Amino acid sequence: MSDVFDNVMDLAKRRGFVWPTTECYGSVAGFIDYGPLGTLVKRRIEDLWRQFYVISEGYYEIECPTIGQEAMYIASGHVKGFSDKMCQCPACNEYLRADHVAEAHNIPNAATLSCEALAEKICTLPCPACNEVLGTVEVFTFNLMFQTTIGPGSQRKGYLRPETAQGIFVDFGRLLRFYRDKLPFGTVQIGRSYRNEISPRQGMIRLREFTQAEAEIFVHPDMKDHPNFSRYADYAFPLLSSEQQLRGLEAKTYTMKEAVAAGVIANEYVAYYLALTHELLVTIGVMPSRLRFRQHLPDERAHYAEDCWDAEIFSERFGWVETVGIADRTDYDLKAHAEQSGDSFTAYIQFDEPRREKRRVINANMGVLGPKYRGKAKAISDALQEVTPGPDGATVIVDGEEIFVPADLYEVKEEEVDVRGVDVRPHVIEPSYGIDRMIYAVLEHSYFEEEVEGEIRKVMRFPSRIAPVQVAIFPLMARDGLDIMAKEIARTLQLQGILAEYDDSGAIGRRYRRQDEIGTPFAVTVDYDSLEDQTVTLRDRDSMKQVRIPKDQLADLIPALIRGKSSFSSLI
RNA sequence: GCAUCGAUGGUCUAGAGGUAUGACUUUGGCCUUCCAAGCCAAUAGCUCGGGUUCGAAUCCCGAUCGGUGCACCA
Repeated sequence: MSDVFDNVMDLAKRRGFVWPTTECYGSVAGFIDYGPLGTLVKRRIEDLWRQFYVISEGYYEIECPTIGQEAMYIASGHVKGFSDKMCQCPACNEYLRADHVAEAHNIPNAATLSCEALAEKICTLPCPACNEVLGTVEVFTFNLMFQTTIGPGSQRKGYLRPETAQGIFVDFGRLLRFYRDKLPFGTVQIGRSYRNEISPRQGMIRLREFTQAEAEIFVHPDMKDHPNFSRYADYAFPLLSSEQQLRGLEAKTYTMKEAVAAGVIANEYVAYYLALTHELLVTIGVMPSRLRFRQHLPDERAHYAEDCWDAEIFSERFGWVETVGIADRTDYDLKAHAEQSGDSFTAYIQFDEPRREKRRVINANMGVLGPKYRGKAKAISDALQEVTPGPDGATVIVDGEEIFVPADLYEVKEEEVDVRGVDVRPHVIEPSYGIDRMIYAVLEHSYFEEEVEGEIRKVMRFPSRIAPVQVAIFPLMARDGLDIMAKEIARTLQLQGILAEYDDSGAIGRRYRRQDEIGTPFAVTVDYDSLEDQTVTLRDRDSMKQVRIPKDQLADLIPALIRGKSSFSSLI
């Protein structure tokens, strides 16, 4: 049975969009090559993404290493949480999630048990695949991160990053200073991430090496109103909220303003990026009718996330595919890195007006305290600041030891101070895009077959900003100077940064069809009239209509058409 | 990973033990004044590794990749 997926992937391979990697040695599941045209499409989509996030939003892009040291991924939770406890059934060789087996038989918190403890618990249970009692099995952890070593001698563990986000989080301090100590600010990264999927399938939908475009937007935890919310306040599209899902209902269309007011979306920031994502996906060629935003159900959401939505794109083959995740991750990540690293990961936010606050200060009498407690004196003095002293003295805990400090060894003062600001740990709003999935969706949604005079015409209806080849230049015949004029036109456009492809091989109709199949939006043909009156025909891919225009207008017209500043229909 | 089905030029395909058929595409030539026209020629293939056999695309075993179901999918 051949469906759109087969047709699209066949075209993708033949025409150089995407193909399996290292075919001569046998491909490896989960890895793909982008061919010449696919690489162009990918770059164009990434650049459009930058247009939205870097240029429009002002969230500058950074690049971090794809290999990260262990500490970073201990903090992020990937070393622990990104691994599954697995075992292999001795009877049928099936790999099983050991914690799932246990939980299915009402053993609580199975995921938190050690491997040995878990092995003990499940030895009496039946294998869910073959029903044989598992008996003595070894439970092992399978971590989805690719592991490597840094430097010779294997001293330091390194991991290939499973997401680009952590690189941004750990740079928080420097980024904050770059943005001159003000919230909110955002930083983005586009790059490869790696996950050693147990069984990747579905073509380019689940890859072991894939490209993510992530934005991390650091906002004040109490100020989740987006400064430019009005831009999308009236932007409307269907939302499949968790409540609708739980009640078994369909998606409902809201404006962003309504959705925030009704509490469907947690805050303006999340709503703003849902809308921006909708606009971006439609701009790159995703059909609005096959795009929906689904809210994570309470049990599906990461425990720290305040709200989380997926942009899902409908594929004829795969159904609804999660392509973009938009989450309010709260301060989870920054807090985790603060605890692991000892750095503060906070921003000092000044108040508009200094606030006069009463503060109690405890001044230790170091002249007495020092000789009495010796090495511990400094720690005791610090600890005193944190406790409420009793009438006779204060009890502090230093290195686990309880020490009673008599009241005559310190002086308690109430003083009024100007408090000019406060350290806050920002919350993170994270839109995270799977670029490869977006590209697949665009390929599938752009693919059309139509009958033209008894022949099937295959055409990729890419938006012109995404199309790999932007214009094709043909001489009607490759002689009589037509070819020379066509090459000159191609050259002129190329010097403007337009990818113009010259082609003089075969009948003109065949050349049009070739360009249709790779989605080239426009074709310019030089004919015998061109030599007389310096006009050429401009042909539109989608309507196949032609219009005659002066050759000298091409240099302005073609870029305008490709950037959507002008439309072909306005020329007719 | 388990089960199952499949894999022949770039694409589709014939081929059931004797060195691979045809079409499309591509390239070159002829022809051709706007949507895959025609003619001539050329390029190009049995997924990989073992085994059986004088001889394997074909039979057997294994691997790889792909489809489907299950499992997995922070």
